[in-house]
Amino acid sequence: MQPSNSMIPSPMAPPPQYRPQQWMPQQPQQTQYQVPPPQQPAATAGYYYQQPPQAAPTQQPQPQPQPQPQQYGVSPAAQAPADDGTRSLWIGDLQYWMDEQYIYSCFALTGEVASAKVIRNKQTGQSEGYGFIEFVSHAAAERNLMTYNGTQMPNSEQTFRLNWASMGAGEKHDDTPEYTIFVGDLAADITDYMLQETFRASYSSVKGAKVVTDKITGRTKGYGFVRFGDESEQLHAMTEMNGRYCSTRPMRVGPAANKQKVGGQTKGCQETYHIGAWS
DNA sequence: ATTGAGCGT
Repeated sequence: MQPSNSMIPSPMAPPPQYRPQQWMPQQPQQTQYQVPPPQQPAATAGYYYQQPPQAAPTQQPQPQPQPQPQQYGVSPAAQAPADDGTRSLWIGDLQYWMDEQYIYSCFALTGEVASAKVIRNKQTGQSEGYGFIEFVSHAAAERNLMTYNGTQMPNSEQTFRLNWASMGAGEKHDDTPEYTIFVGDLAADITDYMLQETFRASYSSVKGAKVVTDKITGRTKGYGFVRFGDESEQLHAMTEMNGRYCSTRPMRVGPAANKQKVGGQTKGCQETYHIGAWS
């Protein structure tokens, strides 16, 4: 569903430097931007990959039969984000013009990115708004996560939203209940990670946090959610953290009008109003 | 200003 009959100018037009059609193949087969292997065998760790040519013409990267990197599923019990062996980061809040090469170029300066991939709709070929970045090592991935998360994306007004890739199976076991709180009055610079760490400093059962952003502009809406594994910590946080500062502003903390995951627990489901009317 | 919805071949 799209507001097709409106003549709104695109709020964030792709900058002229990045015109996806220039290098995007017509057929959405090749979805992964694979790094060409370095000329000389990597003698030591920390070698540099060559940055792809700036204005790659209509030439598309040729897939090379490379040995698949070994990645095994993480333990289901391990909910910790930094499980060793994981070299992939999840990246969200992508705009449609942000393709593999763009994402790759964002991290190429570190010389530690191995590949970048944007998830696309199989039929339409359009970006689903997220992707994956594989790095040369877990440490490299962690370094880039810490360095870039929340910072400005090149040629964009928005900031990087990065997280550990969950690697498909394993992490979707929902027999562990979650207790979520609402956090409002967030400053504009607060990322998921900052919000999470702000609460984790006092509550060890914090599972994660998410700052809600506008899908179109990528800008924060000034509120978010923090998930707890322990109900008493959730309750404590609601009173103790209310008014506490995160970054430059005091937070407003309250109960989340949540759609809880199916788990047999209390279903406090309320009517969900479609937020489509910003008048 | 204020109650989302993100994990692939």
